Formats: sequence, C-alpha cells, structure tokens
Amino acid sequence: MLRMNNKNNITIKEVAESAGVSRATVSRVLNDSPVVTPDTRARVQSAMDSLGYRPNYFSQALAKNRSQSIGLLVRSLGGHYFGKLMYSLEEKLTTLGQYCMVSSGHGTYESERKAVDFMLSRRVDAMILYSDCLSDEEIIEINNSGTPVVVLSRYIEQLKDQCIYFDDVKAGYDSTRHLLDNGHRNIATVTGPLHKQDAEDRFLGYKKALEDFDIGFDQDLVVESSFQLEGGKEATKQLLSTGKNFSAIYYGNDEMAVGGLEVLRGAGVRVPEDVSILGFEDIQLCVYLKPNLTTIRVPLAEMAHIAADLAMNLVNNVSSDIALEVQLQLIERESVTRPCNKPEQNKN
Amino acid sequence: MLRMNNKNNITIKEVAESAGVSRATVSRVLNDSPVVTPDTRARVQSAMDSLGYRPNYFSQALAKNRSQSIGLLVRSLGGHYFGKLMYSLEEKLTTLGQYCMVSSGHGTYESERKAVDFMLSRRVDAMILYSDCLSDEEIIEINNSGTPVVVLSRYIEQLKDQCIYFDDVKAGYDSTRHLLDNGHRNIATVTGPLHKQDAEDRFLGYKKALEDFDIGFDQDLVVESSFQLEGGKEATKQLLSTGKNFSAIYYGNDEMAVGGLEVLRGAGVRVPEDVSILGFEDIQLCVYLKPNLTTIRVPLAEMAHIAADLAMNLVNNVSSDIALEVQLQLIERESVTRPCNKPEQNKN
DNA sequence: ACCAGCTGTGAAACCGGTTTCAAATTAGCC
DNA sequence: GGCTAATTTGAAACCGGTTTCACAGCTGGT
Repeated sequence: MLRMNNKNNITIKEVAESAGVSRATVSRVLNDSPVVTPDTRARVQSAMDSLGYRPNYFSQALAKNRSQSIGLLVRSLGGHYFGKLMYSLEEKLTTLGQYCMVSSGHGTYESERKAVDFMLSRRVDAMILYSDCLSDEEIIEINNSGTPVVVLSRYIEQLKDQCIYFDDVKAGYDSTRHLLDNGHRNIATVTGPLHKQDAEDRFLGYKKALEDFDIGFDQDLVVESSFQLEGGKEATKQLLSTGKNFSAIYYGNDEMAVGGLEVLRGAGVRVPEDVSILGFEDIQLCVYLKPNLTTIRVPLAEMAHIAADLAMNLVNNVSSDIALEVQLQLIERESVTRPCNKPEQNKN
Repeated sequence: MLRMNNKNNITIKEVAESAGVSRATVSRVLNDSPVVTPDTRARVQSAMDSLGYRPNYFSQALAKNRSQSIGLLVRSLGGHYFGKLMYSLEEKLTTLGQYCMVSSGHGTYESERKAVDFMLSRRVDAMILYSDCLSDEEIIEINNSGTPVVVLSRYIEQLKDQCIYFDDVKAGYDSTRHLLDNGHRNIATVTGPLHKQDAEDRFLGYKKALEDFDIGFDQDLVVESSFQLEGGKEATKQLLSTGKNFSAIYYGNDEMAVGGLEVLRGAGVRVPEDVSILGFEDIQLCVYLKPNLTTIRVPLAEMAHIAADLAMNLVNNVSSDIALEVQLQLIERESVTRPCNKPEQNKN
C-alpha cells in the first residue's frame, strides 16, 4: 500500500552525470562558487531541477563541519513569554538560513544540562541560552570548548560581549517609583528567589525607590517566592495574613501577579480600588485579565533579533558592535490607580 | 581570549587506537552489537570515557540514513494549545531517543509548504502534521515519497491508519446539546471557515442537535469567520447587529470566544446572565477569564503520545493497533447558565 | 588429528557531500 | 606563433561514522 524507503535519493553523482560534469562542479554550483562558468552553471542547475535534486543535509554538515543550526535553551515550550521568544528567534534565524533548535530546560538543573548536552551532540553552531540553573562557570566552559554561546537576560562578566540583558535594578526602581508617584506609600513586594540575580536586582531597585522617598523599609512587606503562578498565590496569602497595611503589591513577574490577583479577589480585596498591583514581562495574558495588568515590558522580539545576529557573528568569527543592553518600558494599564480614600479591607 | 574551533574532536579513530581495536569494533560497541566480547567492550568503553568521546551525529545519520528526528508542523510556536502539544510530544519523543524538530506553519499555505520542505531537507524520519492549508493530495504525496506522515486532528481516507482525530460532529452536537439542556432555545453559532472540515463538522453537529429538539434553524444566527481572536470579535459584532434574539453563542474555538466575550462585554451584554457562551479546545486562558469559559477539551497530551508511538511504528515499519480516535470532554465552568427570566438586552 | 561450524574482529567499501591540488583550457601579450 | 598567466574543471582525498565480507581462532564431534 504505502511505498517505503523510496525517498528522493538523487545524489550529487546523478546530477553530475546528467549534466556531464564532475561532482566537484555540482558542489560548486550548490555553494554559489564564483568560478563556474555561467554556461556550466545553467547546465547543472537544469539537471538539478529536472531530477528534483535535494542535497543531503548530513553530508553537507559532515563535510563542512557546520550544522547551520543554532540551539536555543528556554525554560519551557509553553507560555507566551517563551513562545514569543521562540517565534521571534525562529523568524530571524530563518532569514539567515539557520535552523533554530529549541530545547526546554524545565527550570531544573538536570534538565537544562541534558538539553544543552543534547544540542551539543547535535553539533549546533552556536547556542542561545536562557538559563536559570547552569552556573557561570559551566556556561563559560561550553563557550570555550568551541560552541559559542549567547546569554539571554543574564550578565556574566567574563562573557560580557555575549550577554544580552536589561537593567533589573532599574526595572524594580521604575515599578516602585510608578506606584510611589501614584501616591502609594505602603508598598509590598513579592520577589522571585533572591539567589537569582534578576530577582535580587529588582528587589534592590524596589528598596532604592523607597529610600528616595524616605520610606522606611518593612521586612514584613517582602515575600520571597517562586516565579510561578503558585508562588504568587502563596506569597499573596502570606502577605494578607500578616494583617499589615498596604495599598500596592509589586510582583516579580506577571505570572505571580496573576496568581496574586486570584487570591486577592478570593479574599474580597478589590483590584485596583483596594490594592494596586504591578508585574513584569508583559505576557499576553495581561490584557485579558480584569483589570488589565500594568507591567514592565521586556522587548523579547528585539532581544531575539540581537541574539541571532550576535550568534551568527560569533559563528563567523567576526566582531560586532551591537548594543547588548535593551531598554524596558512601563506599560500603564488598569491594575494601578491612586489609593482610595476608603478604609482598606485587609486590616483584620 | 576565547578559543575557537577546538570542539571536542575525538573521533572513532582515536578511540580505536587508544583501545587497540579497529573502528568497526568501536562502532559495534556504540551500537550495542551483541557480538563483541565483554572484555573488548569494556576496553573500548573506558577508552571512550577517558577521551571524552562523543559520536558525530552527522556521520551517524549519513551512514545509517536515519536522522533520529521527527518533524512536527504546528500552526504557531506561541500559544497554549500548541505549546502543550509541543511539550507533550517532545517529552514522549525524548524517551524514545528521538529529537522533535518543530516548525511553524503560521496558518498560511506558503509557510506550511516551506516548513514541510525544510523538515524534509533535514531528513526527518517521519513527520507529524497539524496542517490547515496543505491539501490531502500533498500530504499523501509526502507520505508516499518515503517520509511517513502522521496527521493530527484531520481525517484523510487514504491515510486512515495514520490520522489521529476526534469526532467534530459530536463536539458540535454535545456543545449545542449542553446549551439546549440548560434551557436555551435561541442559540447562535460562530463557526470557523466552513471549507475546513473540522469547522463544517462542528457546524453539522450544531444543526443536528437543533433538529433533535425540533428547533428551526435560523441562518441569521450563524456567522462564519476565522479561527482567530479577531474573527470572534467581528462575528460577534455582526451577530449583535442583526437585532435577533439569542441567549447563547457556540463558538468554533476558545480564541474566538475570548474575542466574542470582549465584544459582548463592550456592548453591555452580561456573560453568562444575558448570553451564555461556549468554546472549543480548552486553552489555558479559559480558567483565567471572567467568567471561566465552558468548553470542550481536546486531549492534546494523549494525541501527542499516540502520534509519537505511531510515528515510530511507521519509521520501523511495524504495524500497530493503536486506537486513533480520541474522546473529547465537555468541561463545565461559568460561562453557561440557564437563561435568565429578565428581558434580553440585545433586542435593539 | 581433521574438518565443520561458530564467533569475534578487522579491512575496506560506502554514505553524499566539500575541498585541495594539479591539469587543461583559454586569454593576453610581445 | 610562442610563451606566460589566468581561468575553469576534474581526480582524489577527506569528513566520521556503519556495514559487508572474509578470515583467524576456537570449539566439538568423529
């Protein structure tokens, strides 16, 4: 019924014979070598067309020692944040004639390591890493053993020309500042794991903004949690249970804020009337939530484009002067307003 | 500063020399051939370990004419629906020692064709297609020219043992029936493009359910649109503008329902008090929406697992008796209630 | 002791390209 | 017309594995 194993097995040999030239010449045509005569080129070209020739990727990769692939490590295959990153990167790399091999790290060390090893075994020409768990040393080691690495959203001093990052301290500062400018004075924050640089930096920005307004820093209004939805939920519950007064919460990312919103709503706290909330990342969900989530937008598409260009430069061993720091932008929506005059609800 | 081109270039030759055997024997050890002596195997193994040998993927693929990769065509890399599909498939294929190469079709013919051609050029061992635009003939042609194909969410008679599908007519019927059972009698529907089989089938189910309740079918309550958010918005506007009476809308998928919800809300129509709505797919967004969206769940993870097994069977040319039809499930949430007694708002 | 039958191993061909290097052709110039 | 230089092409080595096939070394039966 179905014919197996009859893949289009036209090889360079058949093309060569059909065009009456050597395999070397066919290869030259394939690779746009400038030395072949227009006449020969045409003959070979038409032989290829009429035979339906398709070069064997593996032979090419083996002979050239180039895979024409870039590896991308993301935290997860699902979700809008990484979806957008993958989409932008694939789009860009495709125009550069590269394939984008994506592997998911699932947020665990084991899995990240496996994903990276797998991509190395498939001999990607370069890797773009959005890594949570790999140590700086490991990343440097990968880079130095021959597969150039571009690091996303993380700054490693020894690889400073290969990191694409933004200013997390500024993000924390601007967010908090936005709340302050809206008249909030009791501002809580739910941070990500503080041993992670980005979480810590945003927290530092938060503290700095409070200082600038001469507001004492209250440890009870700071809850450290995981960057996931559940983390946001738990942290928010904890915040509510302290009985402390606050009119705004600055969340370490949008996902946490979504979880927090659910908990707040469940506890009868109105957002933003009773409590304003603010996230980070600008995931697509933000605009579907009621209220729309005010947040800081991470320019993922831009980062992806820079990363692709940088990766290609590293592969081709040409140096570049691409700007590696990207700018964040506060997106004002509905979840932040001036604090109401009404007595707060969460005083119990 | 950074050392280039010093990839781990240990080849089988070095290993062979170090272990004092031939390359053939090393290859045998690599491929778990049963013929090699335990003693020899150990010697080779330790040589590999101490040299840090990593076989060259391209050589292997070239020599074996097997890429150990399965290609997956999806509509988009972002979004929860395909994110989940990719995740489930990657998870399963990884356990089978296969890489899952994902390409996005962006919902256009051009792009789908390009994605498929690209995967063919990378010589995937099989392809799993979630295709909107490719014709049956094209898919059959791909399959018959040597790269076996598994078709997701679509039924092609000539490839009936390679299609994983569900009963769209039943989905349409059950959805409509659920609304009918809740007491709705004026039920509108927003369908996807009716030239697509799934959209048409669900519409057929809708009509059948109405017939079973002896309810006359009103063409004004049917709007055909695109499967996207915008499509849902436009169709809903059109529905409102007819001035017709309806207490429920059955949407062709969740995304359209989300768009519709926005429009309804904007028009002052309360959901579900004034109008109940119902979607299809069960994207993650459903539970974040207010009200939560009642919908039909497509068991993507299950489909992915079946697809992976089936693909492997096709590659290895073994026949299987896996069940290819999956069952859908209605998930009751908040967006459907019994119609209110109050006069409807959209009578203008 | 001899031969048949196994078993483990190695030599060499092969997968389908690229690349080096030398040869063949053409062109340029006096 | 003859010599050199530049251009185009082909033969063969190579990339790093797998696989076929032949052979050497054992085993065991008579």
